[in-house]
Amino acid sequence: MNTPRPPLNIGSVERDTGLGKDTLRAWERRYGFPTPDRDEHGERLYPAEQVDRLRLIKRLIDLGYRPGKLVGAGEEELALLGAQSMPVAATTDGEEIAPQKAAPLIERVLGELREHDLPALQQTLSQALLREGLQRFVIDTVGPLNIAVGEAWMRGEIEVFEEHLYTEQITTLLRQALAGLAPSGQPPRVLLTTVPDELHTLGLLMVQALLALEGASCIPLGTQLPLFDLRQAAIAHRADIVALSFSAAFPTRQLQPLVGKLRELLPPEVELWIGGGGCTRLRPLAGLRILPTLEGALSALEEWRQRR
Amino acid sequence: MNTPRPPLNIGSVERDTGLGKDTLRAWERRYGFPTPDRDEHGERLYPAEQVDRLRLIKRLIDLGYRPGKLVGAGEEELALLGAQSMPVAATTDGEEIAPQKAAPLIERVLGELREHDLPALQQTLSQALLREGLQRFVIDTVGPLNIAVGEAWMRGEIEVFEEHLYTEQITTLLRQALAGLAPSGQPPRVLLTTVPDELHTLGLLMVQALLALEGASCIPLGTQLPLFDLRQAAIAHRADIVALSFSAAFPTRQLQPLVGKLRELLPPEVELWIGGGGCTRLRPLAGLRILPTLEGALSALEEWRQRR
DNA sequence: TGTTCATTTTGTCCTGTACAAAGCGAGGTG
DNA sequence: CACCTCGCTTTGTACAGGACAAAATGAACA
Repeated sequence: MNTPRPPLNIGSVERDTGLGKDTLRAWERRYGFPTPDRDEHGERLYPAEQVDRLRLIKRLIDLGYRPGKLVGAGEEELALLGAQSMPVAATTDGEEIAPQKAAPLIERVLGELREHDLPALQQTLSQALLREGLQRFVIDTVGPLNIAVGEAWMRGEIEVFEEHLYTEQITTLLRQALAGLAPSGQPPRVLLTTVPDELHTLGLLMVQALLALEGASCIPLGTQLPLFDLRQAAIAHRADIVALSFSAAFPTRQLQPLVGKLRELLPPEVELWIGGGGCTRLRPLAGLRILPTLEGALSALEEWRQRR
Repeated sequence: MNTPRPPLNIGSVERDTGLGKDTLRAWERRYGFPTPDRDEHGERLYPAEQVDRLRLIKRLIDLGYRPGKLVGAGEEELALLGAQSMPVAATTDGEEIAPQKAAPLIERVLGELREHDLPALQQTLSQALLREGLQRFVIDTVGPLNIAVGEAWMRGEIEVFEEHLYTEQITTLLRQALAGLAPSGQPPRVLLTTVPDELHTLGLLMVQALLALEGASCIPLGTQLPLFDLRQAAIAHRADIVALSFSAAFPTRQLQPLVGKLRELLPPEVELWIGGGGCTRLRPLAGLRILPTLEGALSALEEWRQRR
């Protein structure tokens, strides 16, 4: 049953973990981890277990931990993951203190994921959607579910492919709901996308659902739109708002300059809204609206409308 | 109107073009292109026009041209793009010789894209879907449309963001159609996904539509599933078939070894089907089914059923 | 017309070095 | 005691230049 997993070269590890080649080599030099073998030609070969650990470390770093502590240490990370509350939690206010409202549903979804019961999962989710309505479903259920699934993975309770299955089902469900909404044609016109290297589709879809439900005209442009093309798109579609999503995994290094550059690029009358797990690391900036929570998007929309 | 576009550093260029840092530096060394400026600290700054050209070169390489010819040369690429027929065209047989059957529709779609008329585009596409039926729509319309849109971009007739808009609309439409299909519960059970670094969602969705329409049980796992997790998923879901999609952009270098490794990893009774623009570069292999065309997926399904 | 072999092309990996921006903590000030 | 400033440490990313193997090409040959 348990095929010995083949080791990966540095390029594959970069793709699998999201850690750059340079970073991987730097960690090895500085912290003594990872410790890849070498093939006959002197190239690094990372054992699968070390790649697993790298993936975990990456997620913990995205949560706010420092590499020096994680990469150097051994096994006491296990303690850290048990403590699921991330140090970043105290961001703005204590607004995210109601995570276990949907606790029974969460347990049910996790169970169905572990059992690979796709029909049951689909039914559970669409029942929840119908029961709660799209807005409450997105805010109260999908949000906490996403977090719970991520944490369950970190605790080793579910596998990567089960997480993928979850994401895919939510995506399908949201797109289906979205398709049922007739285009309103009303303002504001909102452009939704992500920048290159950012694949955080789900968050974007959640925002789109909320905004479309309130009658905004959403223009989804998929993911990974280069900055300057985003400017062109905003002008061409006469957008009132450009909404971007950054996952927590987006490199902090590039976040601030990138958003600054984009703000300069966009016409000043176009608003720029940023959401997703990565946006808490952003410093305030004129003409920039930071939306750490989903409710934030709704109130931002309301404000926009009052302003007109 | 025309803001001077800011130059990009090497990391941004990597993300925007898909060309690795090492490759970018190697081209500069070998072919004398690109010729980035340097910032005050000696780091490369690529002018936006050179990034455009790099994007174009990348697409032409994906089509089968050699870097040495493209990167070294200057401006006569313009001639090449005019000749839209790629050298790889003569792959298996002359089966792809009916591209302009949908010509009027293609022109209409391109026009609506250029005018950013989202409602019209949506209507055109869903009318076509209803008129032709899902199967013919996917095979006869979406396939050629994808090619036409890509070529129009290369000719400079449409912008990147217009291409993104197109992709997004097709995705929405296909997912919507797919949602309308009740799960059949019938064999075969097909796992659909892509490997890390491969984002070619659309092709996967097209195959899913065709297979689901014929009553197969499709289990979509999104994109970028690591190899070993794919194995686990296949076992957990008791899959009969694993279907992967590779775009033409996938690095040839890694394609063959990766597929070989995967074939070893998967249980022998699970079939492995590979489709997408990248699969023509694959050499045949035992237990591997290469599907260069969409029709191929259908006949493969039929064969599978007869075998049982 | 098709197959084999030598040569060129090309992407990727290596080592070792360097530096700036972000994070952290000490110390001073209201 | 809270808050701000400043210097030190951490950390990601960039550079050069060399190396090599797999893929593509074209020439020689059957």
